[in-house]
Amino acid sequence: MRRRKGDVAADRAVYEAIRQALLMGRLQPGTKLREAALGRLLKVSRERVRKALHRLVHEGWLEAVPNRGTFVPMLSNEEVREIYDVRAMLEGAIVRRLAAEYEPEAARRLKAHIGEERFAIRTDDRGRLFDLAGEFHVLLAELCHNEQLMKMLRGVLNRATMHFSLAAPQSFHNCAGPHDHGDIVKAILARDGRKASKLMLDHLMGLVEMQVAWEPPPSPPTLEEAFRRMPKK
Amino acid sequence: MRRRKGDVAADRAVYEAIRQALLMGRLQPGTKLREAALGRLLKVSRERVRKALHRLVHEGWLEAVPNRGTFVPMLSNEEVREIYDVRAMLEGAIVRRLAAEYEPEAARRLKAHIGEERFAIRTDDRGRLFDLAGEFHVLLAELCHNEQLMKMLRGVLNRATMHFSLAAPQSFHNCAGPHDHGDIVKAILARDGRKASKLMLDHLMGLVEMQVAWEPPPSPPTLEEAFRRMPKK
DNA sequence: AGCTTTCATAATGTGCACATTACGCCAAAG
DNA sequence: CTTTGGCGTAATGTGCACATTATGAAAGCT
Repeated sequence: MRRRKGDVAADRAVYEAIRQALLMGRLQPGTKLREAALGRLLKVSRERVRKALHRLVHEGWLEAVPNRGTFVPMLSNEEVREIYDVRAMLEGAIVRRLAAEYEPEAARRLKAHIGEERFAIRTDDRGRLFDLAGEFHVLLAELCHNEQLMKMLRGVLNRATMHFSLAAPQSFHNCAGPHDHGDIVKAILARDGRKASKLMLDHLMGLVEMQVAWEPPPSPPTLEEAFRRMPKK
Repeated sequence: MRRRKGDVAADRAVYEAIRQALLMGRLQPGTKLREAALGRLLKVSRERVRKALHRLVHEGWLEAVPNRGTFVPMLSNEEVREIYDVRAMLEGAIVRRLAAEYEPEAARRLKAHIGEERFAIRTDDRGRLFDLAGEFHVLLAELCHNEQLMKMLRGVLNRATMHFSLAAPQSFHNCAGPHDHGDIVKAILARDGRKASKLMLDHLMGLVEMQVAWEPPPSPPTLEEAFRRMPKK
């Protein structure tokens, strides 16, 4: 990550670093992200941090208060429900469409994904399973061949994931998520759009109920430990 | 618009000015938006224009090419179809929900809106009708009481409107849009979600077919005339 | 004549210094 | 003891100057 000047990759690196920290749940809601401090920690100029923060704010990852700073948003349970409500609308329509417009290539990729999830469960690879569980929903959108849809769904998915990673890691294994995925794919392959849609709705409902049941811990970690020892590259 | 310093309203003014120009169809696809020129035209510093442009890019209004500049995107017919595809998913789900969860307040506002549209048609008020036609779809989302959904739908609606305003103004009167709106509301009030959904899909399908049939004119207007004589305030 | 290269110009991108604003502490009054 | 006012500090926000990059045209080469 040793860039000099005029490098668009540097912008992306800063953006990704903060985004990853959010996704990983290393930044507790309410944390204030100071530009100068982040610049020192990430070894980049303050302006670069500033630009990245602005972008993250525009994309809904962070909240900016004028002349105050940028903060990790604290999602209320109401907002979490709203996010999953939108997901239900979009993803319900997605699986219904996939069931209606059967494509061999789509079927192949769905089966392959479920296979990977099963493997991750068998080998008890939590990290991999965590990633796969998120990618499953992206995959569904991807199979609709609609860039606009992809972008839009990614937005809500990211926000949902951010909150999820705070609420779920400890109890993730108990979550019936991956098993649901298999059933949904089965319904799609059986071309039963109604059933697939209902299964998806139930799946999302289960996730949201788990997340709203979660209570935030009292002691938020500091900025330094959230950015300490990020994965190299 | 006489601001001195540290004014967040100035940012918004610049942002809105460019956004309005896009929405009004005064900026042809492919137009290059130079920061210095815009700063002179809008009487603000270049940095302010820069920030507004960045925001518009993030929100999907404009496209930025590194070290080249910012451009009005030319939407391909494929992209227009994708946008309307997403709208069909979202708005289909919206009307189905509204039909399922009947609320007196919602019914009142829907009826009132249709009344306004009818009045605009009777008095042949094109401008008003144009606005109302767009607001109708926002209203539907608003009645779902979901901020996330609102934001998301606004995004696609804006892009659709931008393209629409280029393709439609001349033939808007021929468009069966407003009449469709009345039928959709009727189906919602009758609590027939399936019918409302189908009518919405047909409505959107009609719009997209009109827009993809449109061919861009050969002579794009300049930056200066697009921003000349903007509505004061 | 066609193609490549070079150079001038004009735009964008970046870092820096300064202006502005908000927060927190401390003291004094009620 | 509580509250309110003022002031110092530290953060954000803005404008400016300069570095960097792309483009277009003209000149040189094959």
